[in-house]
Amino acid sequence: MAKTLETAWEGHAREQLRRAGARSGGARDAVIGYLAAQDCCLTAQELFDGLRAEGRTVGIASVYRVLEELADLRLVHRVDFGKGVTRFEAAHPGGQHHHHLVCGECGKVDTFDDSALEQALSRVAGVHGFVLDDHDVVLHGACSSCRA
Amino acid sequence: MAKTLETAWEGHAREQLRRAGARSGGARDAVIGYLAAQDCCLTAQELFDGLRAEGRTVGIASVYRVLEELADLRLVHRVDFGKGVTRFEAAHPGGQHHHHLVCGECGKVDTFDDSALEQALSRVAGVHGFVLDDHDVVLHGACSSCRA
DNA sequence: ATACGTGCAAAGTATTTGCAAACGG
DNA sequence: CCGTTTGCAAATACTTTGCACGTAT
Repeated sequence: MAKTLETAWEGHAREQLRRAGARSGGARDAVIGYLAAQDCCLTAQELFDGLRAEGRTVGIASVYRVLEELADLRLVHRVDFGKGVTRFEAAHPGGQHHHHLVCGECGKVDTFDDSALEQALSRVAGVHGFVLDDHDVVLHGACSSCRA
Repeated sequence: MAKTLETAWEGHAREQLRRAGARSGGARDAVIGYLAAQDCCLTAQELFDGLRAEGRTVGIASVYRVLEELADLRLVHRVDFGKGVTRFEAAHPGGQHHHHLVCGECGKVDTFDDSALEQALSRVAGVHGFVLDDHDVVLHGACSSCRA
């Protein structure tokens, strides 16, 4: 199921890019393929290292360029973990998205999705006259294993 | 009222530092005083420029050092605005805190505080076995003026 | 006196940009 | 062909570190 979702994202992303008039180039294809195979967010460097490990000779600059392009088209989501750490992940169409819980000890990242949270956020935006575009929610704490 | 709150923070911060065994030095005093006078978050650079404009010859390194020290003591809060922008603001004691709404057009920043949101966050953390330490919530969108 | 705090300059990171070559349509 | 995309290297931005000197206690 996760697999099909990822694959669906890959097709969707390529479709959107084509529609946006982008050509299909090696680096972009590689980045999209790699992102589609992930189940959670990763850094630009991890993406770069992963592609290199697969034998693709991409440049780190291309990784950043593609990520920015995808983020502009809302095909990937930038997740800011604080302390200068930025991670990227595939943004699934249809508004379905999740947020992150990060363990400060072991670095474990859990994801969650909560409708009460989303409702509270829309309400707040409405009260302030903002049209919500995007939102970042990151919880920092200690996971159960690390507290033991 | 905001004024008294800020002043209260300043005293609290100095008290906590003293208790933590810190000596009182020029740069630290300056940073605390400047932060106490702000009503919203600002970047390390803005803080540095502000102090220089006041004639204080602080080093940018000291600004960062003091901010980190204060953040470790939970006297200031690091707010990640995404795109590599990190801002800092006084963290008021007693758990009272707010979050931010950022307009992508004009850069205006609004703050809010919502109990349903906080509840949702604690609940989520509990369900995942995390002991919450801190959380970042930043909403990006377009403010009412910019949509006009 | 002595350990802590500070400013400056240098070193690190993370990310972006300039550019000529490669490539897709 | 011609404009887009790419890899590399250089540039930029932000933050941290090394160090000698000043300062509080």
